Amino acid sequence: MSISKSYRLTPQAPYRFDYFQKRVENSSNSYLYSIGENALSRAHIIGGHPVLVHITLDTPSTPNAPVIRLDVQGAHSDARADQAADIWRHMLSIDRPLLPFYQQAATDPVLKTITSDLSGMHLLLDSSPFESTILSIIGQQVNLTFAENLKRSLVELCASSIDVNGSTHYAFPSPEQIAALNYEQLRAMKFSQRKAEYVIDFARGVANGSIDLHSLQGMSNAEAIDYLIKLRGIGRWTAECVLLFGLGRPDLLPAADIGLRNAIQHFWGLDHQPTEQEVREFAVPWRGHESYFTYYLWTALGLARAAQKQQTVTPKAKRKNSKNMAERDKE
DNA sequence: TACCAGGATATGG
DNA sequence: CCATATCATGGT
Repeated sequence: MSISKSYRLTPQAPYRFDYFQKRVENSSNSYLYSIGENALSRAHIIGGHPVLVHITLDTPSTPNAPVIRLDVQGAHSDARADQAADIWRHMLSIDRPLLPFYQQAATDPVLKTITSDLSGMHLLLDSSPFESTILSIIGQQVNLTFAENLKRSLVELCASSIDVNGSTHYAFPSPEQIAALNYEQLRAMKFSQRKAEYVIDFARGVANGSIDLHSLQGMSNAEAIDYLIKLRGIGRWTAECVLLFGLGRPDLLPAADIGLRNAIQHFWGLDHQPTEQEVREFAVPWRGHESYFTYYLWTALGLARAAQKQQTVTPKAKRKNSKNMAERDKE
């Protein structure tokens, strides 16, 4: 007893769907997605059951009149299909026009160039604060390749899946599914003891109601960060990741983030890596769109580094390095 | 072989 | 509040 339902989304231009695809391809969560021609798909658990969502850009030739079709398959009710659609509205930042951000960026020549080069790039967010927190905890301290192995292991260990046309789509596990694991299972997947405890204990807290992620919605950034960092395994960096990628806060400044500091040094030609305090002073004109400036600077630095590498690398070694070049994007 | 990787926590000054 | 040790594993 399941239904299919379609939605039509018309975000404001400019809107570059291909940037989402690139980001998915290069992210450490790419195993959760399938990528097609102007299309993405992914499974989600809704009301305890997996549903499949296809996202298609219906108007690839007219980025000034973007229309995105969303097809939900396997939902057990109309309302649950709507829930899946809402998740994707959030993930694709559909309701966040870029033009106000671009107007703000136009006052600085460096930012104006960067935003022009990446015009139409929206933020790709995580599907929920829970998913965002689990992925961020796993990403702490370890390199991106290893982090991806850990994330995939967790998903394959306990997630629900749907088989469509011979391919398996995993839905990111629910709090209950992760809560039911024991530390030894994750230790066997190369998690450290601590990381296994952080992940499972957090999921158990969410599952038993002692951690209320819904309450984050009504909090200010400072309140939400204060709430999150009281939880074991969540420090400031992780909390900021959750606000930016999980809650989709537009005005979050991860001032201590090494990637942001490197980007500021690079694009403004500073002779030293700016301190956290210097980043805050630097970002005063970004007020209201700090997340967007940060996201664009991360991306632009990744592209600049990739281009630099390509120049210095011999043609023979190019192919070997092409994967690393693609991996530089933040998340 | 060291050292690092998009950290977090506990402990001592 | 700041500095340091510890965690644990894979990549380079």
